[in-house]
Amino acid sequence: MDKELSNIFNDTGHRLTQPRMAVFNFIKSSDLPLSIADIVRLNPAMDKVSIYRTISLFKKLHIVVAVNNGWKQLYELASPFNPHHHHLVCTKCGKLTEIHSKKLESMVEELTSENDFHPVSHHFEINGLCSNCLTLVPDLPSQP
Amino acid sequence: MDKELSNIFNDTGHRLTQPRMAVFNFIKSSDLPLSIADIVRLNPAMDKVSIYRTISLFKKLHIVVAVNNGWKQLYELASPFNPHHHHLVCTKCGKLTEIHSKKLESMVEELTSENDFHPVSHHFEINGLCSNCLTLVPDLPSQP
DNA sequence: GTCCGTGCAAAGCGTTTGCAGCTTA
DNA sequence: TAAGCTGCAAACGCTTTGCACGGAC
Repeated sequence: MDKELSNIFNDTGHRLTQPRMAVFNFIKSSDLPLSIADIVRLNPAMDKVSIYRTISLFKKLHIVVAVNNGWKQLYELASPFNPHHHHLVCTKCGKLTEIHSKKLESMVEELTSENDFHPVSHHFEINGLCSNCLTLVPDLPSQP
Repeated sequence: MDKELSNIFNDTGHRLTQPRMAVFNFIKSSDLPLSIADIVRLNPAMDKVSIYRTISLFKKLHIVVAVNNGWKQLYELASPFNPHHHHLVCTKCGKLTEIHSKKLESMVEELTSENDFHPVSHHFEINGLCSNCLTLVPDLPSQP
């Protein structure tokens, strides 16, 4: 797994430095997607600028992918390190639930071939209330 | 249609002012979703701050919805003014193609009920190459 | 030893806030 | 007329850029 990481760096002519490793491990160890602000805040030893540059490189090398949770961008490990999936986002407590749906993935194929379009990536996200928050709310707006 | 707009304002205790009307009509007349920067740039008579405040109000009143085209947020009219849909986004030329898929909408129902989640809104977007750009590109990355 | 990468400082932008004057209902 | 809205100025915070030093290969 980390072998795979160093390969990516070697193959693309980049150096696997300590700060880059640290950011990778930090994201890997989190069970939630993280914002850049999170990573900066929780890694005070590392310069903010280096974190920006690292994330930007990781995006380019497809080591991480951006998950947008409505208002901001969060990052999590990408495909070789973390299988492709989507999220249910609770707008009240912020809880993220992973969705793994083959049917959704095949729908991407369907929709793109219908439109003569070559898909490279896709994003899908459902916002609403998780089961826990649902019980705490008196009236339920719904407009999916 | 504009009747409906003034109703929304009346019912929620807001005033339908000239600048708000102008922003509404501007978005309505566009056949593409617009960024705030677009709206600011193309409406030099209106103050930038007022445009921010107007868009923010429109979002709150569900007059517009945000479409994220990968890196930035774009806005287009929401449901009563423009039926719900999603987009194929060409990452080369920026072209947006609307997708109207009942199957996708029912999948939202399915995925949320499976997870005991109450959906409020959802976002879906496919990035890739449109048929036109496809013919111009020698090699084709694909990772849906 | 040579580049690439890092850290620091500072600039750059998009977005938000405060306030006085104007507009709308 | 009274409340809400607009425009201007300025603050704010996230992100990017420039540059010299330090570390990886």
